[in-house]
Amino acid sequence: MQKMNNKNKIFIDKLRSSGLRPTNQRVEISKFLFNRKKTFHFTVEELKNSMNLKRSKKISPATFYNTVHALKSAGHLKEFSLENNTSYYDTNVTSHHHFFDNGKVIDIKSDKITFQKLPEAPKGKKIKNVEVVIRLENNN
Amino acid sequence: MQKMNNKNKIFIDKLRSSGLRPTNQRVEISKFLFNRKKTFHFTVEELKNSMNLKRSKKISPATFYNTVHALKSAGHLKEFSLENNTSYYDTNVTSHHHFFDNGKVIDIKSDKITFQKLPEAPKGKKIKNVEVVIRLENNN
DNA sequence: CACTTACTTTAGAATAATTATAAAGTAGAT
DNA sequence: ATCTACTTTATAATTATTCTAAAGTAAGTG
Repeated sequence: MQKMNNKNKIFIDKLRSSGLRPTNQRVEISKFLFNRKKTFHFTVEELKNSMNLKRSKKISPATFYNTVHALKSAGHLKEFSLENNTSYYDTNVTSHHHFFDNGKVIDIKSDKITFQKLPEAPKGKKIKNVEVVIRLENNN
Repeated sequence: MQKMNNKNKIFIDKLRSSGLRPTNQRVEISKFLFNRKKTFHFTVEELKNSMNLKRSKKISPATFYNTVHALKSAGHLKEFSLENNTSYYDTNVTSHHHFFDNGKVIDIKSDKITFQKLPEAPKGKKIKNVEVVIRLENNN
């Protein structure tokens, strides 16, 4: 039974609005993800490893996957892909773009990129979102 | 031993320039990929299935993976990712962008998107490429 | 507060995509 | 024609993820 203190209310609310009961495991995951100043980029694998490292009683992989998926479906996390075939998630769900620098991800604020020209959607379709990835390499 | 006729020269050249000997399997893969008018988007899984479907003697998965990777490293294929954790490849290696429409990929010619503003690369880094993905959804 | 039930967690099995291994086959130089 | 390094293939191994079913828990009801 989760202590319903104010400290955790915001994290519990994210779970409830994702259709999830605030179990202990989920509240801990939610806190780990959202109780930080900076945007957090992660794979489920990384999340699982870094949280379980410090725990005697491990949270199971399935719980990480379930929780992250529900949070994503509810719009509390953003999913994106790199070339290495794992899903990345981003706690910054506002519209924004990314630098990719050898596997490292850096946010680009939405207003840093503006378009002069964009194509129209094919007929019957409309644009859901526009995502820009700027790949970096080392200077000479 | 591959017959070195003109018909296959262009496909054999792509293999050689990727550091690959033009074996029968590889020449067939190269032809399948590049002997077409339109850009081709595929996953290795799809390539393997569609080529092997018509064959009595199947080409092994490893050969598909090896060949596609070498062609990609040599710049004859472009790799990109969707959310579903498989690598997609594109026979159009010129700089261009994509519509993603429920798993379907459509090329956007480079000149259809131009930028008014782009961020600078962090210090010590430079921009390797800029890739735009426009996600589509159905109208109303 | 005790009860009940539907939702959860978990270990472990299952699946899917990809990579590694090592034995048998082949390209291409000599 | 021979030789050797590169290839192919079947198979096993790996990695990321999902499924399954049994044991546990949240939270509504009386």
